[in-house]
Amino acid sequence: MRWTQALIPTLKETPAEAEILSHKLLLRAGLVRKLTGGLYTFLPLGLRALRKVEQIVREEMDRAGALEVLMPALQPPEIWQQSGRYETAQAVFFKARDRAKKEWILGPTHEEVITTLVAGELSSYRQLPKNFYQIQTKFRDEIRPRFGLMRAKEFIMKDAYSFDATEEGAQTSYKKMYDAYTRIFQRCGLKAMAVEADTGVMGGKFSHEFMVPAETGENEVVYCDGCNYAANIEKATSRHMMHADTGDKELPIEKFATPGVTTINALTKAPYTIAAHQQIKTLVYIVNDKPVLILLRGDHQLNEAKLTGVLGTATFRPATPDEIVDVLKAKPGSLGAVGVKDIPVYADEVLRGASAMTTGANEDGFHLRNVALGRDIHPAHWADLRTTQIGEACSNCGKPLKIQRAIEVGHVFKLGTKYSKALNALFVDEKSEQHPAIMGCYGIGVTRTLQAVIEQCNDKDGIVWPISVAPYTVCITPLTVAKDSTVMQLAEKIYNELSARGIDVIMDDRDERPGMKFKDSELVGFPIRIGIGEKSLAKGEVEIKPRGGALIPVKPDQAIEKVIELIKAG
RNA sequence: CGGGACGUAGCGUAGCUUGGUAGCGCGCUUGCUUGGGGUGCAAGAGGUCGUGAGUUCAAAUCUCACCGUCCCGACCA
Repeated sequence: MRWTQALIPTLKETPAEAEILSHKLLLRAGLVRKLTGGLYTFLPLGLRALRKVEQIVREEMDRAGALEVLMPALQPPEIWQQSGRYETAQAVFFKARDRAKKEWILGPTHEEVITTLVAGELSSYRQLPKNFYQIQTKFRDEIRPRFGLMRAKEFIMKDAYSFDATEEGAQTSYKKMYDAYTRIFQRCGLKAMAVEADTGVMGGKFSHEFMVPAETGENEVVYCDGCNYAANIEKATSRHMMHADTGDKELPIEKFATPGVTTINALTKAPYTIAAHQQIKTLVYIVNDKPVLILLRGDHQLNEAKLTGVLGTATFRPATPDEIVDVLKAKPGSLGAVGVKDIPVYADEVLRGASAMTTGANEDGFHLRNVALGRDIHPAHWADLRTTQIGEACSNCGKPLKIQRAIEVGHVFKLGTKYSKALNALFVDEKSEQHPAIMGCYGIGVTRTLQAVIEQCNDKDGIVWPISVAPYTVCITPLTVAKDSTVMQLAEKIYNELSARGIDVIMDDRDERPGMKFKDSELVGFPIRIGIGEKSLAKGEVEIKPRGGALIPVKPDQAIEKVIELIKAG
């Protein structure tokens, strides 16, 4: 490709719409342009990089034995009704109507479609296992699209679905995808980590997210340097350490006035000076229209993802102040579980056996001290409900846990038989007995992965593409572009030879000043630049400059060889 | 959906408080100049000031509504 023939609209200044670095670079390097919020056009260079990511994904999926298909993006609502997700997925649907006013759904995901296909095509254990994948545009009415390609209304996803006859087979399928994902992100030049992920109401332990550490990520990962433990904060646990000093267990409850005190923090201050970890935080939630109390240590935060798992439902919300008064006869700030009957109480494990605690008295302006769990409060349910905090002890090895923000680029998930049952994806085993296939689903955000690469691979001058996903591997930069110049003639020769060897090469044949061409090549981030100018040529040299590395002068007839050597070295 | 910020040429912005000819930088066009790190000079083109209503002799500027963009949040009492 010749630069003058291409469209590479680099920008010196950053458009105001971009906040995070990778988004700025996507725009400045001329890779994408926004149509409107959450919708982007891929320009030629951006598309080339995207295609390279796709190809890596495709090669690794094929290698893992998955079969590529292409399903319709437009889906009939009936299959969603059949799976039982029509209502719950309502919020993410983009819908369309045909001329007969019939409703259609722009697919946010494809469990229903693939399971319908399999229900019709596979009927024997002899045909299993099977794993189908596609690389396709997904549509989701996101609450808040942001950060360019990071969270968009329309994005490209690789989604795969495995079907197995046995549990062991399903685990093997899962492991194959896990391994394939590890290779995919490696090949894309990403430092990604697999972390345990929340499985929500589905339960089970088989879900991992692939996370790219980045401060701009929307997720938090809890991890341990001492062992391999890593988990999404929604799922992460820590050792249940009760604070050492729980005081005298025998002291009777005492009510005391706390006028105007409505927060944990206010109670830690004079004249009360009750440490947050000596307080019980009492939350009121409405679960399926009924109130429940949730107790946590004062310095801990509720983890709603864990609560979902414990309750077995996601239909809950914090109670409104009015509802709270209705239930406990006191306003928020003076709530407690002492003496509460008829309302289910869920308590975090950390509180088990705690005594000498302080909690609200269910009377505005009053608290209770010397409260002992088990004596004064009798929770019906104990569970891990708190959000793991930095520095807590690792459940495996006891070392202090760390927390890192990260971008979720992939998710592998063992589904079970939810969809195969609902959509009749049944097979017969060797005894002629019918069973629903055991499913797994596996997603990679392809467009998000592309942006994650940029987020991770850059310096002050621009993008630093890994060779594997760079839009062009080599950029030839002749500093004189007159056709009859020796500089340009040599540039043409090298360009033709590299092209003939199948290397993606772009020639910056613009009649621009050297400084501008250098800046642009670095902003876009081509892995290897070959600078050819009269000054170096006079010394019998051309300049090979790996992006982010030191300049390597070589003789013109050694340039091709050196470039190939650099590409092989990665 | 709630909160906040913003909307002026392709991009970045000034002007708005205190209403009166819409300005600058980048980019673009033309000419000269320069030619190894975003040259210099000169001349140009390019604007429904987001949209609509209102106030006014007069609105980019004041008022209201709507649309759009970006950020934070959707929860802990």
